[in-house]
Amino acid sequence: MEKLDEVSFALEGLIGYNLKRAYVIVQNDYRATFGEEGMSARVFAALSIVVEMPELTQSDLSRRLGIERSGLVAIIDNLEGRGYLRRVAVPGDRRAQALVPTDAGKSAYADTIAKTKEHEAKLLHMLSDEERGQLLALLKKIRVPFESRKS
Amino acid sequence: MEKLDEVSFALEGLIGYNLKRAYVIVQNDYRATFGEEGMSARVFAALSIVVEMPELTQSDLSRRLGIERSGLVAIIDNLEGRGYLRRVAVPGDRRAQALVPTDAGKSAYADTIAKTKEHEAKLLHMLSDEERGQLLALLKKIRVPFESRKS
DNA sequence: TATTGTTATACTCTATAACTATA
DNA sequence: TATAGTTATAGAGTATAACAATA
Repeated sequence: MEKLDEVSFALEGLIGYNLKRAYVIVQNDYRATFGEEGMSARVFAALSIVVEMPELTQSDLSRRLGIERSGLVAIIDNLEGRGYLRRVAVPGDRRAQALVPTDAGKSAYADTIAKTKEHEAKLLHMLSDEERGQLLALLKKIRVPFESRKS
Repeated sequence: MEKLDEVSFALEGLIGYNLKRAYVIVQNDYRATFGEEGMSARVFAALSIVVEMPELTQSDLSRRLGIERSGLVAIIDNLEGRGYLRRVAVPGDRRAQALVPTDAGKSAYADTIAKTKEHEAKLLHMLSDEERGQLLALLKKIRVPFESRKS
């Protein structure tokens, strides 16, 4: 016999449903941590990639983030408004603009990533280090086949 | 030394970022599977709980789903419009309405859960049965402390 | 006073389509 | 023809605030 409260509820057996619920918990903690003034998770993700891989164009970045070019415009406007990056002309192609992090951007990235890791560790205290590693590995395993590097 | 392409990219080490990316992949597959006419994931989640725990009130259900009562109204309207449930007066409390699944609702639930499991298995073929079980267990472990049953 | 269901409203995130300037 | 960045627009999904009816 299966445990009534878990297995007989088929919804609870779906990965999608559990992914969503867990994602909402982590997302809410992120927002609570950084508040209104802080960067949203998607803005921070964009800044991270710009810092980690400078000189990407907006099209490159939108592909890496898995969103449309049009949706990226507001994100880049936000980061430029904060003084975290600049749109810089690309020598070979006058259509494109490279995204170059400023010193303030690099510093904000370093601060935010540290703070996020710290809060994530506190939030996910119910998981051991090994379990967090397992979870990360499993999530990446899902992602990889869908992010075959085109760029 | 750490592997350059993984560990040096701090963003990739965040559980929140990986949760989001994996969630989007599964969510997109769900939508592609059921299309425009089909129930959205949140509508299906609501129907699932109504079928699995009949006679819940809307307030009960909104707590179980982790959303506001106001947001549930459109979801219940949708399900009632499809003929999958009815709002039924509760004998003891004239403010509340119990959510009772119809036969069509029960049948739609059974069909949809089966189809979802099937598509999830196909989508997540890169994970072994054991890994899928691990992932499910880890995600639930995150959820549990935040869903201390109040109702 | 508190709760239930509801409406009105606003905000975030995202997608599609169309435009311009380049290639 | 195709691509880069942009704008306009629309649609989910969600939250907050207020309300009437009832507890």
